[in-house]
Amino acid sequence: MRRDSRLSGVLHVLLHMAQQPGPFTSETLAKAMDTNPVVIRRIMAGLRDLGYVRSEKGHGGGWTLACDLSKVTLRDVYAALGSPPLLAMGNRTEAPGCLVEQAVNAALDQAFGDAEALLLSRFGEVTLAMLGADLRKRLGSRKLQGMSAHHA
Amino acid sequence: MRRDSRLSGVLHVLLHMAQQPGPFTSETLAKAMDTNPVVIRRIMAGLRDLGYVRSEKGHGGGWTLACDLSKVTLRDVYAALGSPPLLAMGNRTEAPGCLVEQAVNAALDQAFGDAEALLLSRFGEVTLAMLGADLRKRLGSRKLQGMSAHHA
DNA sequence: ACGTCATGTAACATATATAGTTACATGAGA
DNA sequence: TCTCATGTAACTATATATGTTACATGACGT
Repeated sequence: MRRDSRLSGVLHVLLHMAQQPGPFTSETLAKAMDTNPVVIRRIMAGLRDLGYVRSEKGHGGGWTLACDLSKVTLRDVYAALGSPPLLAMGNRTEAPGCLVEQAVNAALDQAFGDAEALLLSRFGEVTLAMLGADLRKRLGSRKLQGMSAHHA
Repeated sequence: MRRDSRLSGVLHVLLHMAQQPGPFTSETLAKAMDTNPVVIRRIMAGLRDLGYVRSEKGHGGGWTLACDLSKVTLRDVYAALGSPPLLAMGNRTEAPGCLVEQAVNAALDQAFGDAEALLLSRFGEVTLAMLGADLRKRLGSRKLQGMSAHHA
Protein backbone atom coordinates (compact mmCIF):
# COMPACT_ATOMS: atom_id res chain seq x y z
CA MET A 1 0.00 0.00 0.00
CA ARG A 2 1.17 3.48 -0.59
CA ARG A 3 1.89 5.65 2.40
CA ASP A 4 -0.84 6.53 4.84
CA SER A 5 -2.43 9.79 3.72
CA ARG A 6 -5.18 10.08 6.30
CA LEU A 7 -3.61 12.98 8.13
CA SER A 8 -3.12 14.82 4.88
CA GLY A 9 -6.69 13.99 3.91
CA VAL A 10 -8.38 15.00 7.12
CA LEU A 11 -6.45 18.29 7.21
CA HIS A 12 -7.62 18.98 3.71
CA VAL A 13 -11.21 18.48 4.84
CA LEU A 14 -10.84 20.69 7.91
CA LEU A 15 -9.27 23.49 5.91
CA HIS A 16 -12.01 23.34 3.34
CA MET A 17 -14.56 23.56 6.11
CA ALA A 18 -12.78 26.54 7.66
CA GLN A 19 -13.19 28.52 4.46
CA GLN A 20 -16.96 28.87 4.70
CA PRO A 21 -19.74 28.13 7.16
CA GLY A 22 -21.11 24.60 7.14
CA PRO A 23 -22.52 22.19 7.37
CA PHE A 24 -20.91 20.05 4.70
CA THR A 25 -22.13 16.63 3.67
CA SER A 26 -19.70 13.78 3.33
CA GLU A 27 -20.60 13.67 -0.33
CA THR A 28 -19.69 17.32 -0.91
CA LEU A 29 -16.40 16.88 0.88
CA ALA A 30 -15.70 13.64 -0.95
CA LYS A 31 -16.17 15.34 -4.29
CA ALA A 32 -13.76 18.11 -3.33
CA MET A 33 -11.19 15.47 -2.41
CA ASP A 34 -11.98 13.16 -5.29
CA THR A 35 -12.74 10.22 -3.06
CA ASN A 36 -15.63 8.37 -1.48
CA PRO A 37 -18.05 9.69 1.20
CA VAL A 38 -17.38 6.67 3.38
CA VAL A 39 -13.71 7.52 3.41
CA ILE A 40 -14.60 10.99 4.70
CA ARG A 41 -16.77 9.55 7.46
CA ARG A 42 -14.03 7.15 8.37
CA ILE A 43 -11.28 9.71 8.81
CA MET A 44 -13.65 12.14 10.55
CA ALA A 45 -14.96 9.66 13.11
CA GLY A 46 -12.12 10.20 15.55
CA LEU A 47 -12.39 13.97 15.30
CA ARG A 48 -16.07 13.76 16.05
CA ASP A 49 -15.46 11.54 19.08
CA LEU A 50 -13.03 14.12 20.44
CA GLY A 51 -15.44 16.98 19.78
CA TYR A 52 -13.36 18.78 17.13
CA VAL A 53 -16.24 18.47 14.67
CA ARG A 54 -19.93 17.63 14.92
CA SER A 55 -22.06 15.61 12.56
CA GLU A 56 -25.82 15.85 12.07
CA LYS A 57 -28.12 13.49 10.26
CA GLY A 58 -31.05 14.27 8.03
CA HIS A 59 -32.01 17.31 6.01
CA GLY A 60 -29.53 20.13 6.38
CA GLY A 61 -27.19 17.76 8.16
CA GLY A 62 -23.50 17.16 7.61
CA TRP A 63 -20.23 18.11 9.23
CA THR A 64 -19.52 21.27 11.21
CA LEU A 65 -16.39 22.57 12.86
CA ALA A 66 -16.79 22.59 16.62
CA CYS A 67 -13.45 23.75 17.97
CA ASP A 68 -11.20 26.78 18.25
CA LEU A 69 -8.90 26.36 15.29
CA SER A 70 -6.14 28.23 17.08
CA LYS A 71 -6.19 25.62 19.85
CA VAL A 72 -6.06 22.45 17.80
CA THR A 73 -2.68 21.33 16.46
CA LEU A 74 -1.72 18.82 13.83
CA ARG A 75 -0.67 16.61 16.69
CA ASP A 76 -4.22 16.66 18.07
CA VAL A 77 -5.56 15.71 14.67
CA TYR A 78 -2.99 12.96 14.37
CA ALA A 79 -4.04 11.62 17.76
CA ALA A 80 -7.69 11.77 16.68
CA LEU A 81 -6.82 9.44 13.82
CA GLY A 82 -5.68 6.90 16.37
CA SER A 83 -1.97 7.75 16.23
CA PRO A 84 -1.09 5.49 13.32
CA PRO A 85 2.55 4.46 12.83
CA LEU A 86 4.82 7.33 11.82
CA LEU A 87 7.80 5.34 10.60
CA ALA A 88 7.87 2.87 7.77
CA MET A 89 10.73 0.94 9.36
CA GLY A 90 10.99 -0.98 12.57
CA ASN A 91 12.83 -3.72 14.34
CA ARG A 92 12.67 -7.28 13.14
CA THR A 93 11.79 -8.49 16.61
CA GLU A 94 10.84 -6.59 19.73
CA ALA A 95 12.31 -7.84 23.00
CA PRO A 96 14.60 -10.41 21.35
CA GLY A 97 16.62 -12.93 23.30
CA CYS A 98 19.52 -12.66 20.85
CA LEU A 99 22.12 -10.18 22.09
CA VAL A 100 23.04 -9.24 18.54
CA GLU A 101 19.48 -8.29 17.88
CA GLN A 102 19.37 -6.36 21.13
CA ALA A 103 22.40 -4.32 20.12
CA VAL A 104 20.87 -3.58 16.73
CA ASN A 105 17.52 -2.67 18.24
CA ALA A 106 19.11 -0.34 20.77
CA ALA A 107 20.85 1.63 18.05
CA LEU A 108 17.84 1.79 15.78
CA ASP A 109 15.38 2.56 18.56
CA GLN A 110 17.45 5.56 19.49
CA ALA A 111 17.26 6.95 15.98
CA PHE A 112 13.63 5.98 15.49
CA GLY A 113 12.62 7.47 18.81
CA ASP A 114 14.35 10.76 18.04
CA ALA A 115 12.69 11.03 14.65
CA GLU A 116 9.25 10.23 16.01
CA ALA A 117 9.66 12.73 18.82
CA LEU A 118 10.71 15.43 16.39
CA LEU A 119 7.80 14.73 14.11
CA LEU A 120 5.29 14.89 16.95
CA SER A 121 6.91 18.03 18.24
CA ARG A 122 6.62 19.69 14.82
CA PHE A 123 3.00 18.60 14.59
CA GLY A 124 2.39 20.17 17.98
CA GLU A 125 3.72 23.51 16.79
CA VAL A 126 1.23 23.94 13.97
CA THR A 127 -2.39 24.87 14.66
CA LEU A 128 -5.26 24.60 12.23
CA ALA A 129 -5.55 28.38 12.42
CA MET A 130 -1.99 28.68 11.14
CA LEU A 131 -2.81 26.40 8.24
CA GLY A 132 -5.85 28.52 7.52
CA ALA A 133 -3.79 31.71 7.55
CA ASP A 134 -1.30 30.19 5.13
CA LEU A 135 -4.15 29.14 2.88
CA ARG A 136 -5.67 32.63 2.88
CA LYS A 137 -2.29 33.98 1.90
CA ARG A 138 -2.16 31.56 -1.01
CA LEU A 139 -5.71 32.46 -2.01
CA GLY A 140 -4.76 36.13 -1.87
CA SER A 141 -1.81 35.81 -4.19
CA ARG A 142 -3.87 33.74 -6.59
CA LYS A 143 -6.50 36.49 -6.60
CA LEU A 144 -3.77 39.02 -7.36
CA GLN A 145 -2.48 36.84 -10.15
CA GLY A 146 -6.00 36.74 -11.56
CA MET A 147 -6.24 40.52 -11.38
CA SER A 148 -2.93 41.11 -13.08
CA ALA A 149 -4.05 38.68 -15.75
CA HIS A 150 -7.07 40.93 -16.22
CA HIS A 151 -4.85 43.97 -16.48
CA ALA A 152 -2.59 42.28 -18.98
CA MET B 1 2.33 -5.79 5.95
CA ARG B 2 4.15 -4.94 9.12
CA ARG B 3 6.88 -2.35 9.06
CA ASP B 4 9.95 -2.78 6.90
CA SER B 5 12.58 -4.63 8.93
CA ARG B 6 15.27 -5.03 6.31
CA LEU B 7 17.65 -2.55 7.88
CA SER B 8 17.24 -4.26 11.23
CA GLY B 9 17.73 -7.61 9.55
CA VAL B 10 20.79 -6.78 7.54
CA LEU B 11 22.48 -5.16 10.53
CA HIS B 12 21.81 -8.32 12.49
CA VAL B 13 23.55 -10.30 9.79
CA LEU B 14 26.54 -7.97 9.61
CA LEU B 15 27.00 -8.00 13.37
CA HIS B 16 26.85 -11.77 13.47
CA MET B 17 29.50 -11.89 10.79
CA ALA B 18 31.71 -9.45 12.66
CA GLN B 19 31.85 -11.80 15.66
CA GLN B 20 33.87 -14.48 13.95
CA PRO B 21 35.73 -15.03 10.69
CA GLY B 22 33.66 -16.16 7.73
CA PRO B 23 32.60 -17.15 5.32
CA PHE B 24 28.97 -17.73 6.29
CA THR B 25 26.44 -19.41 4.06
CA SER B 26 23.04 -17.87 3.57
CA GLU B 27 21.57 -20.93 5.20
CA THR B 28 23.65 -20.51 8.37
CA LEU B 29 22.73 -16.86 8.62
CA ALA B 30 19.09 -17.61 7.89
CA LYS B 31 18.98 -20.09 10.75
CA ALA B 32 20.48 -17.57 13.14
CA MET B 33 17.80 -15.09 12.12
CA ASP B 34 15.00 -17.61 11.92
CA THR B 35 14.21 -16.82 8.33
CA ASN B 36 14.85 -18.04 4.81
CA PRO B 37 18.20 -18.11 2.94
CA VAL B 38 16.68 -16.26 0.01
CA VAL B 39 15.71 -13.42 2.30
CA ILE B 40 19.34 -13.16 3.37
CA ARG B 41 20.57 -13.07 -0.21
CA ARG B 42 17.96 -10.47 -1.03
CA ILE B 43 18.89 -8.01 1.69
CA MET B 44 22.63 -8.62 1.13
CA ALA B 45 22.56 -8.03 -2.61
CA GLY B 46 22.88 -4.26 -2.34
CA LEU B 47 25.73 -4.52 0.14
CA ARG B 48 27.55 -6.85 -2.18
CA ASP B 49 27.10 -4.49 -5.12
CA LEU B 50 28.62 -1.68 -3.07
CA GLY B 51 31.52 -3.85 -1.96
CA TYR B 52 30.70 -3.95 1.75
CA VAL B 53 30.54 -7.75 1.61
CA ARG B 54 31.66 -10.41 -0.82
CA SER B 55 29.92 -13.61 -1.79
CA GLU B 56 31.51 -16.78 -3.14
CA LYS B 57 29.86 -19.77 -4.73
CA GLY B 58 30.65 -23.42 -4.30
CA HIS B 59 32.41 -25.38 -1.58
CA GLY B 60 33.63 -23.17 1.22
CA GLY B 61 31.70 -20.31 -0.25
CA GLY B 62 29.34 -17.89 1.42
CA TRP B 63 29.40 -14.33 2.68
CA THR B 64 32.44 -12.41 3.92
CA LEU B 65 32.83 -8.93 5.30
CA ALA B 66 34.85 -6.77 2.92
CA CYS B 67 34.88 -3.35 4.51
CA ASP B 68 36.30 -1.38 7.39
CA LEU B 69 33.52 -1.55 9.96
CA SER B 70 34.59 1.74 11.44
CA LYS B 71 34.01 3.45 8.10
CA VAL B 72 30.54 2.12 7.28
CA THR B 73 27.56 3.79 8.94
CA LEU B 74 23.96 2.74 9.29
CA ARG B 75 23.23 5.34 6.66
CA ASP B 76 25.50 3.54 4.20
CA VAL B 77 23.73 0.29 4.93
CA TYR B 78 20.36 1.98 4.53
CA ALA B 79 21.45 3.35 1.17
CA ALA B 80 22.67 -0.11 0.15
CA LEU B 81 19.13 -1.38 0.71
CA GLY B 82 17.96 1.09 -1.89
CA SER B 83 16.90 3.84 0.53
CA PRO B 84 13.39 2.54 1.17
CA PRO B 85 10.75 4.97 2.53
CA LEU B 86 11.43 6.11 6.08
CA LEU B 87 8.02 7.52 6.93
CA ALA B 88 4.75 5.68 7.01
CA MET B 89 2.80 8.83 6.21
CA GLY B 90 2.77 11.10 3.22
CA ASN B 91 0.72 13.57 1.28
CA ARG B 92 -2.47 12.56 -0.40
CA THR B 93 -1.34 14.15 -3.65
CA GLU B 94 2.01 15.54 -4.69
CA ALA B 95 1.94 18.76 -6.71
CA PRO B 96 -1.80 19.32 -6.30
CA GLY B 97 -3.68 22.07 -8.10
CA CYS B 98 -5.92 22.65 -5.09
CA LEU B 99 -4.58 25.49 -2.94
CA VAL B 100 -5.98 23.88 0.18
CA GLU B 101 -3.99 20.78 -0.54
CA GLN B 102 -0.92 22.88 -1.24
CA ALA B 103 -1.20 24.56 2.16
CA VAL B 104 -1.57 21.19 3.87
CA ASN B 105 1.31 19.69 1.95
CA ALA B 106 3.58 22.61 2.77
CA ALA B 107 3.01 22.19 6.49
CA LEU B 108 3.38 18.42 6.45
CA ASP B 109 6.38 18.41 4.12
CA GLN B 110 8.20 20.66 6.55
CA ALA B 111 7.66 18.24 9.40
CA PHE B 112 8.28 15.16 7.31
CA GLY B 113 11.45 16.61 5.86
CA ASP B 114 12.82 17.48 9.26
CA ALA B 115 12.11 14.02 10.63
CA GLU B 116 13.70 12.28 7.66
CA ALA B 117 16.75 14.48 7.83
CA LEU B 118 17.16 13.77 11.53
CA LEU B 119 16.82 10.05 11.00
CA LEU B 120 19.41 10.00 8.24
CA SER B 121 21.69 12.15 10.32
CA ARG B 122 21.43 9.75 13.26
CA PHE B 123 22.09 6.82 10.96
CA GLY B 124 25.17 8.60 9.71
CA GLU B 125 26.56 8.93 13.23
CA VAL B 126 26.60 5.21 13.98
CA THR B 127 29.23 2.94 12.46
CA LEU B 128 29.12 -0.83 12.32
CA ALA B 129 32.18 -0.82 14.55
CA MET B 130 30.22 1.06 17.21
CA LEU B 131 27.46 -1.51 17.02
CA GLY B 132 30.06 -4.24 17.38
CA ALA B 133 31.56 -2.56 20.43
CA ASP B 134 28.13 -2.29 22.03
CA LEU B 135 27.51 -5.94 21.30
CA ARG B 136 30.79 -7.02 22.88
CA LYS B 137 29.84 -5.03 25.95
CA ARG B 138 26.56 -6.90 26.12
CA LEU B 139 28.31 -10.22 25.59
CA GLY B 140 30.70 -9.33 28.39
CA SER B 141 28.02 -8.59 30.95
CA ARG B 142 26.19 -11.75 30.02
CA LYS B 143 29.39 -13.70 30.62
CA LEU B 144 29.74 -12.03 34.02
CA GLN B 145 26.16 -12.86 34.84
CA GLY B 146 26.87 -16.49 34.01
CA MET B 147 29.93 -16.44 36.29
CA SER B 148 28.10 -14.93 39.21
CA ALA B 149 25.44 -17.56 38.70
CA HIS B 150 28.24 -20.14 39.06
CA HIS B 151 29.45 -18.51 42.23
CA ALA B 152 25.96 -18.41 43.72
C1' DA C 1 -47.06 9.00 9.60
C1' DC C 2 -44.08 8.77 5.74
C1' DG C 3 -40.54 9.79 2.50
C1' DT C 4 -36.08 11.81 1.91
C1' DC C 5 -31.63 12.91 3.29
C1' DA C 6 -27.43 12.17 5.74
C1' DT C 7 -24.58 9.78 8.91
C1' DG C 8 -22.71 5.13 11.03
C1' DT C 9 -20.86 0.93 10.08
C1' DA C 10 -20.08 -3.64 8.48
C1' DA C 11 -18.49 -6.21 4.69
C1' DC C 12 -16.13 -6.83 0.72
C1' DA C 13 -12.90 -5.51 -3.08
C1' DT C 14 -8.54 -3.44 -4.69
C1' DA C 15 -3.77 -2.08 -4.53
C1' DT C 16 0.81 -2.25 -2.82
C1' DA C 17 4.80 -3.66 -0.18
C1' DT C 18 7.44 -6.86 2.77
C1' DA C 19 8.43 -11.47 3.97
C1' DG C 20 8.53 -16.34 3.10
C1' DT C 21 8.97 -20.24 -0.10
C1' DT C 22 9.88 -23.05 -4.22
C1' DA C 23 12.34 -23.92 -8.27
C1' DC C 24 15.99 -23.71 -11.15
C1' DA C 25 20.10 -21.70 -13.47
C1' DT C 26 25.04 -20.48 -12.70
C1' DG C 27 29.47 -21.24 -11.24
C1' DA C 28 33.28 -22.86 -7.95
C1' DG C 29 35.72 -26.59 -5.92
C1' DA C 30 36.64 -31.38 -4.37
C1' DT D 1 31.38 -34.88 -12.66
C1' DC D 2 29.10 -34.40 -8.40
C1' DT D 3 28.13 -31.31 -4.70
C1' DC D 4 27.66 -26.98 -2.68
C1' DA D 5 26.39 -22.24 -2.58
C1' DT D 6 24.88 -18.07 -4.66
C1' DG D 7 21.55 -15.43 -8.06
C1' DT D 8 17.13 -14.75 -9.35
C1' DA D 9 12.46 -15.31 -10.96
C1' DA D 10 7.96 -16.54 -9.61
C1' DC D 11 4.58 -17.51 -6.53
C1' DT D 12 2.26 -17.33 -1.86
C1' DA D 13 1.05 -15.19 2.56
C1' DT D 14 0.13 -11.22 5.23
C1' DA D 15 -0.84 -6.53 6.54
C1' DT D 16 -2.76 -2.11 5.72
C1' DA D 17 -4.84 1.83 3.36
C1' DT D 18 -8.21 2.94 0.25
C1' DG D 19 -12.42 2.40 -2.51
C1' DT D 20 -17.10 0.63 -2.84
C1' DT D 21 -21.62 -1.46 -1.79
C1' DA D 22 -25.28 -2.27 1.25
C1' DC D 23 -28.10 -1.37 4.87
C1' DA D 24 -29.42 0.37 9.53
C1' DT D 25 -30.27 4.63 12.24
C1' DG D 26 -32.09 8.89 12.98
C1' DA D 27 -33.56 13.81 11.78
C1' DC D 28 -36.23 16.90 9.10
C1' DG D 29 -40.00 18.37 6.01
C1' DT D 30 -44.28 17.51 3.96
